[in-house]
Amino acid sequence: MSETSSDKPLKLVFMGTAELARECLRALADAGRFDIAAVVTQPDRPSGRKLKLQPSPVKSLAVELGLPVLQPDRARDETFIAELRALAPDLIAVAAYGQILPKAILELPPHGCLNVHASLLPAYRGASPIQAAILNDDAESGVTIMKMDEGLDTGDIVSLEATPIAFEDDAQSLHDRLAVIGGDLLVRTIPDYIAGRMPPRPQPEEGVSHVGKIRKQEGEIDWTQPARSIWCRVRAFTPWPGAFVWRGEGEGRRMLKLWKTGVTDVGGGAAQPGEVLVADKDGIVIACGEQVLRVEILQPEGKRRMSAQEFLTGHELKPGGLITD
RNA sequence: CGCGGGGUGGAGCAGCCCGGUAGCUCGUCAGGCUCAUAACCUGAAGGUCAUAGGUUCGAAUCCUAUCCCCGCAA
Repeated sequence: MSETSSDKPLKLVFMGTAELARECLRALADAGRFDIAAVVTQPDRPSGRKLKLQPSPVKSLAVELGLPVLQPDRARDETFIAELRALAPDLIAVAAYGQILPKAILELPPHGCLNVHASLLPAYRGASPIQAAILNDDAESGVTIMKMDEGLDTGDIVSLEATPIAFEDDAQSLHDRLAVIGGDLLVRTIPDYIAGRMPPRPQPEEGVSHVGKIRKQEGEIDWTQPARSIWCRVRAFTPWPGAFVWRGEGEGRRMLKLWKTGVTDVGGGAAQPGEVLVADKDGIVIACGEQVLRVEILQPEGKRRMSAQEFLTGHELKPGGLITD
């Protein structure tokens, strides 16, 4: 129990857009001891099959909670900054907002801006830290809360919490876990930070790395890679944008997404990468650069996800051929 | 009007272009074989072919509208 500011609850503004940010906002709201003056999120964007305007996950929750929502096109606009200044927040909490914040905003609240980042900084600064951790076969990931500065995820670290990356983790499950950890850590960190019990400390010099936005094209599987790498790629790209392989050529080319795979060491022998080794009730096994990959759940373009067994009952796939044929 | 694929017995698919009594693989059930089996053999059940109209002697198949699922894109 902290009685540092017993009179008035801390007034803060929350800025965020993505799913992870939604959990952080929820945690702040559930905590009940913060005065959330406003929620700032990206403008509704056309998305979905009909390209209809869709509110961000954060906006949906904010509306649900009855919180005021601001959706400036650009955070650095003077009018927006003026609005923000008028709210006079003690602190701004930021999570997966999706825009660079200008110095004017960073310095606006007395206590500055805290950012929730889904990696153990200084590793994986940038846009896709969760996927990067899985893709690189890291043993653990985590959440870092930092005091934002003008760089990209270069701020001083206030707190951080790690979580092991499990065998069965994919980007979705790790994301969900980090979202909960992040929200919880944020709620616990803010009071201590305000009270000066958690002085921000500079990020270590070593271990710095950057990751950009993921491009769908990176989901294409290179069968000459070791099965373990492919397995990691599949997990890192699940559920978005999905790891896939093209089957067929030209007009008939169809995308086949792999959703769940496993690494096996049963003899691939002299098989060439991408060769189907097994295709029966035991599943689908494909040769890779090293070891072999067992495909458990996949999805043909235009179809829903299905098990390897289901796929095989209706699709031709015989051992000896290439998965890409 | 963003582009495209699809909705056929419990599952996955074929049939549709060139209308004419619904097929494949698997599953399920029963029986058989076997020391035994998720293996094998035999047999059976199970489908108003998404929905509503239209064309036709006749529609899963052609036309129109609607609903739902999915990939791209964002």
